Amino acid sequence: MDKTFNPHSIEQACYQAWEEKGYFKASGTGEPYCILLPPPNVTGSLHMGHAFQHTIMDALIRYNRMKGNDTLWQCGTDHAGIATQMVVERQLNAKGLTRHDLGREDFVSKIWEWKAESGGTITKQMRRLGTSPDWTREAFTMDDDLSNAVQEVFVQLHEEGLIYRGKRLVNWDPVLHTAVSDLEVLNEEEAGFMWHLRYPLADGSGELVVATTRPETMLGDTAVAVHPEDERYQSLIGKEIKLPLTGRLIPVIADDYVDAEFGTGCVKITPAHDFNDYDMGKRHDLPMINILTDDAKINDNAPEAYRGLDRFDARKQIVADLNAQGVLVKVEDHTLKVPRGDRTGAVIEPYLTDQWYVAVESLAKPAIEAVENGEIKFVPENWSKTYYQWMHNIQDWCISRQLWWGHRIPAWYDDAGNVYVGRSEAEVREKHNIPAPTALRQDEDVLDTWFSSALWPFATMGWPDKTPELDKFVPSSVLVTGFDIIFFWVARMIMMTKKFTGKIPFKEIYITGLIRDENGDKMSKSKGNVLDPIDLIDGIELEPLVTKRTGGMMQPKLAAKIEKNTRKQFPEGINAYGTDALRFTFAAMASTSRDINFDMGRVEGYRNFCNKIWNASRFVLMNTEEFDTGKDCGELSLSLADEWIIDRFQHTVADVTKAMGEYRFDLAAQSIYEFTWNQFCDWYLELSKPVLQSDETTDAEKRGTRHTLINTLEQLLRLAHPIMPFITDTIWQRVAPLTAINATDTSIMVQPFVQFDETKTNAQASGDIEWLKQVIVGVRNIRGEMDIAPSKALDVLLKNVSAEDARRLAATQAVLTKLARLGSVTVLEAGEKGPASATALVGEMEVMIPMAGLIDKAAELARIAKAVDKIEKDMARTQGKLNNQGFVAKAPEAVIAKERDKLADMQMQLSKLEEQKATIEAL
RNA sequence: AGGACUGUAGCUCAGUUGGUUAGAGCGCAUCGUUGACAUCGAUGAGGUCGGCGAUUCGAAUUCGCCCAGUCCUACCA
Repeated sequence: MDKTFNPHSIEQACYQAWEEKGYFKASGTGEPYCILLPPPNVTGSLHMGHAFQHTIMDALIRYNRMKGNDTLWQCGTDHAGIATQMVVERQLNAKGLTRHDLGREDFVSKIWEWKAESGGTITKQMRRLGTSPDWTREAFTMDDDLSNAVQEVFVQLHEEGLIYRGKRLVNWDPVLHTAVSDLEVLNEEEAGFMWHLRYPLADGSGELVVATTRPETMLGDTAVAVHPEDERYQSLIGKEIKLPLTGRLIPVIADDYVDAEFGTGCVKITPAHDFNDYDMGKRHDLPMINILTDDAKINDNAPEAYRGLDRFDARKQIVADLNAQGVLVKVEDHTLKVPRGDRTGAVIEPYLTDQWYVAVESLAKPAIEAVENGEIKFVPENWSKTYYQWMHNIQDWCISRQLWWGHRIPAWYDDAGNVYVGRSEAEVREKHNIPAPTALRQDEDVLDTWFSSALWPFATMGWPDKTPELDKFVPSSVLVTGFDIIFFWVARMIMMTKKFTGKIPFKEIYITGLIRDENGDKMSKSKGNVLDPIDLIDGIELEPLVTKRTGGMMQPKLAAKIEKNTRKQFPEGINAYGTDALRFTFAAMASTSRDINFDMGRVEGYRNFCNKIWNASRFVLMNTEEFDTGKDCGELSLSLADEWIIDRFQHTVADVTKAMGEYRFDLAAQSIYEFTWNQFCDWYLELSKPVLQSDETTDAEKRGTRHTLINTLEQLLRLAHPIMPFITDTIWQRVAPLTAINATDTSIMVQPFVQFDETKTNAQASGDIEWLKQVIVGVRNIRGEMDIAPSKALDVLLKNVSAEDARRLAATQAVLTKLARLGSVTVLEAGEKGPASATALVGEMEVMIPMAGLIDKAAELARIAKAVDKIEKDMARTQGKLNNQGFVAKAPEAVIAKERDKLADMQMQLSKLEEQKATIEAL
């Protein structure tokens, strides 16, 4: 083995072997355990959030697989309608073409070509992370079987009247020329203006002033509204306004939606271009005048002067004209929420179009109940509130998109404008008796990508066919995802799966935190603070990192800033930490917190941890390979240390198992870390050395220790494997043959997980070794504080030695002498005082290091004074508690007894300290 | 406006149903290299647990208010 752990040299080979041997497939035996991978966008690449969630999913999958469950991780990608279309369209644009030059059919086949070439980025990256999904079942939402499911769901919902078509106001992205759902619109505050406009009454009897943030929409105004009880405007209700610029007559109406307190109390109403106005228009039966084209230019419903102008140019022109006519009263600065498309960043227009909708109310009801009655549990539980809040206010879902890439809506129109929905044109003709001469054309639109994602839990299992997988893996065990897609995806899956299978899609939903940068800022390309998980695995030099972060930046100023920050934060670039260290970091950070600030320091720490495991293993192998480890037979004599480490390991197994069951990967990681480093490496390996290296220990003792070394390590590797798959399997391949395991042609990943075994715990051995540790630490303490060289052998005296202390001393003296670097150990006779010494207390026993020639009087007095000070403070607190009548009267017996013991112990310590102080002062 | 979350050592975070002498890693200080590991070891310094109040014999932990920060949903033209 190399002297330091080199992740790069082991990872690839390891992964290839696993995949080739088919270890990722469900075994077919045991309890079903299934996780659905939230399908990443096919155009996407692995970001820190993915890496985090995939680590957690893989840890769960590996854990359950090892536990013997029939474990399936269903993976795949989604077709990401808008994103994918944009990627390929951009490639065409680079060649001076648009998708219209190709036509729909050719464009779609271009996308498939692109997918075949570049659609596998993220799955390749997942392999680098060591994830173990069943790649043979990898699904893609545009595959035939999934498309078939999509069509089936659409037709069935339509037959039940749950899908309908209607002309409604939708969120229109004028760059993409498509409707988008509410969830795809981001509302951000931006600086803008409020224009106050004077609208004259038609009869010339007066005027009123309206305020607007979008003056250009006045071309489509069809009313002005006031509050019905607003006294200022009572006389105006029912009168008509002569709308400036257009000259159209529009009514003044009363509606209590209007806030009389806000602005002037008069609101211009543009039903075709504002969601609130739209509702009001419906209430009052107002005409809806659309004034925009698909590109958000002014259309022919507007006066000629403005036709063809872009909406923002039109705004300037209209404001200028209104001003010239004296209509503009004033302009104020005003911050307002501007809706922008999450893909394009374009300002979204409320726009009147024909679209398809899912009526979600009846679907939502069982989906809400499934969470209310506990069938589906959120972890942490709080997220159910977020879920309810949205589900109780759920709006019909606009599912049509004016794109070419996606599942085409299975609806056909005849020339008379009738709509027929069916699985194919033939089916439609047959069902509705439409003869061949009658032309039918299919709807041009496709479905929202999330529509197909919503079917993921059952469509990937073969639905609508009745497959064994549908029985076995629906519901899946747990969904691991971020809170940002509870609405987009989680809620919709619950609705659809309930509807079409009658079952819930998953029993638990583990909501992970969001990975942020070390300052708590969201990682984003425009901030330039993104980290690529692969760069943390492989490392990256500074220059490529800068190029990567600033590449494609449109604003040079921003790029300069990002470059500066990057150079400052990573002057040496990023080290290669390896997959296991990265995964361990993610696990260790997976607490219940909703925000996770990613700290490079921790990755480095866990890389060191990997190295620690590596070197500990190296030590174990050096002492077991080519030695008798008692794997077949041979007498084993276990030392106290052997029994102790076995005991500690059992407790660690119990802790890790509990933590894994509660999705507390941070606690699981911490237990593994603590045991490995602070118990196994710091103590047990040291304790084993005297046994292995001494000529005085018997073969049975040596065999016992070797057996414990190799077997504890072997089990520790299994315990850690779900989190750190590569290093554990690599080491295990060498370790397992030295144990009783049949380790030919296998892998740790298909070995059983370790189980807590109470018969292997040993409280006495545990107590004995803790005693030993205290003695050693006591001596080291004195060494450290007295500045005695570690190499200097010390003669130690023990005072107040009880029978139990004597027993422990006898059992551990050899190791004690070695680990504390002692010259001699002398037990003082009862009543014997001993020379002036620096002293450490272990229970009531005093460990004394005589001062002669070694210890500085003043330093030792200072040390004692410090200890006295600390004990006195604690004593005062405990004394106070015990003096409190209420405490003694009401606290449970056990608690009081504990306080009393504590006090007695402290009193004992204090008197010993005082005694020592007196002795030393007397020198 | 409504809802959720966070505030513990210089930094990143644990702290289970109230009973600890409030912990870990990193960082810091001092010392240390003859083979498991300097990606290391030993020792140490460092916290009025955001603030105020309440409940309780007892609060980092429960409740109320306040301060600071984050996020989500809905929005006023």
